[in-house]
Amino acid sequence: MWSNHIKYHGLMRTHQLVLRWIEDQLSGGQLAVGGRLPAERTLAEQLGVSRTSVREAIRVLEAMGVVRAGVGSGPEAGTVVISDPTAALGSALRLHVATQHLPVEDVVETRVLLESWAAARARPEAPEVDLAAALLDDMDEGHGIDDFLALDVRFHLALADAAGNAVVSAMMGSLREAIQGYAGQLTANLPDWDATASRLRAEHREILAAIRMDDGGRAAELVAAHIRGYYKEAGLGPKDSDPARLPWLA
Amino acid sequence: MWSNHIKYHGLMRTHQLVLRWIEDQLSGGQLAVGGRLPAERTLAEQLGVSRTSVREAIRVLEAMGVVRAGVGSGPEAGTVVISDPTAALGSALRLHVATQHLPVEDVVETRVLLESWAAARARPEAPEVDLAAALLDDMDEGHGIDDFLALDVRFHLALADAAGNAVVSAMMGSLREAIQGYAGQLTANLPDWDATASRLRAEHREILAAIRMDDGGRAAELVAAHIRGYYKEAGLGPKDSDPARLPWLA
DNA sequence: TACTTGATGTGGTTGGACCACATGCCCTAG
DNA sequence: CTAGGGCATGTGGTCCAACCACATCAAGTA
Repeated sequence: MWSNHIKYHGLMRTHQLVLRWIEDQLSGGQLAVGGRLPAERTLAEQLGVSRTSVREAIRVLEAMGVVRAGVGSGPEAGTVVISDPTAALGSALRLHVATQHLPVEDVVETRVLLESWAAARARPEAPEVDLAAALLDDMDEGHGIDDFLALDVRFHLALADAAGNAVVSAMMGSLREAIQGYAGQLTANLPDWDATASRLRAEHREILAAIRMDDGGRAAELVAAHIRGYYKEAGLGPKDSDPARLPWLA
Repeated sequence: MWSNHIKYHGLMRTHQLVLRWIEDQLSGGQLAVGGRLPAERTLAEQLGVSRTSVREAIRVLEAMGVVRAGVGSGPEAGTVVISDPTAALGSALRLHVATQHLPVEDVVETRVLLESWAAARARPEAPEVDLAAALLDDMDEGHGIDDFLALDVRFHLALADAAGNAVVSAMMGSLREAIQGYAGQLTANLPDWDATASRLRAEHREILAAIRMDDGGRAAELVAAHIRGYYKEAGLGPKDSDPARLPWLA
């Protein structure tokens, strides 16, 4: 009989070995979302490595949004497989923005790209469109700035989801998360919040109407103008605003 | 005098505290790309935590492509700040593809989106375009499949870089990395590799010519057809091939 | 001068210990 | 027989001390 012990892994660090083992379990289907990893001590013994190395691997997976560790006992405890790509991409982008190697302008421009694509592709009958409409109705009620912005985030994410592409949805969410702190500062620069909120609501209604009429091209244009307009009003100069360089839009 | 020791962090796990400290150093400019973190033992003492927790934090940063750890002594040793967003996004996407929560079709379609956008936006005089041309010339020489594919990857990445958006470049690279293993299997499905390679070369030349003529719309169309065609020939059915749903392209 | 050799400092790995926490069983008091 | 408290169990979270492998550099040696 053979054992799970893997030795002679000279080129690979131990925690990467654990990482590979878990990834193989995922790819092979032995481990799926909702499933639970063996206990750290058990896994360490099975693979013939120290618990420390197992823990380092789990930390990485946790940062990637692949697992969630919970202490104690019962259904909420243990290390369980989840799937939250947005968290992983978001924190990665945030860190690299912090190192100044990802300009905020590029993040905003990428958001314009993805979100206008999603708006163009969204089907009028998608349930996410109805969710967006409901959120839009909520925004009409007299909310504070924070509440409004929270609803705004959910509105835009709902539109992105309506396109039915999980990768685009995840990237959209992560871009939003990466510049969330930045966006908060920008809001303080706005001269008249009530007027801005009013305008944003009106633009949201136009976007939704375009999607409902299945006019993807117009929806994409409106979304691009909507996002660029907000950041421009808040004082973030676009890296390249020459419309002649945007031939992929209508 | 106060110390760097941070205690009473009841809600946060210790390695997250270290993570936050390092991220603050990055945001504040005390740490920049090329700089080196304090030694693990030193950092542990400064923050009043165990070396284990410091190492877990560094593992996460390493997985995010923010630092690189090197043993030994000298300039290559120690934990140094780098910036490789592609690695972070790539492994994250790969893992989530493994959990089947990110369909390969969505990854391919997102690649079409980003890459056609980049082709539309690329300036003819960008140096990356010259690099792409040089790579294209290399591909003409009689290479094996693996060499050809390696050059192909670099060609596409060069085109993406020519758009001048770091976020799009990083995402492009990560998408490519995430489905790299998948693409390798697909290649085996091709009926006639030499014919395919010949076609790919011709399409590459057309794309490059369109960019050189500053015809962004045509370049975007060609790129989209190029990518979709390859995966289709290899047997990957697109999730949605209705051209009427793609109004953002010319 | 050229080479060997050891000191130094880095990350890599391990085993063991202890803690906080959440569950669920079992025993006891009513 | 039931309701309650309290302990046994198993989980991740943290820390410590030690050792290894590796790369450099300086001191000593031929």
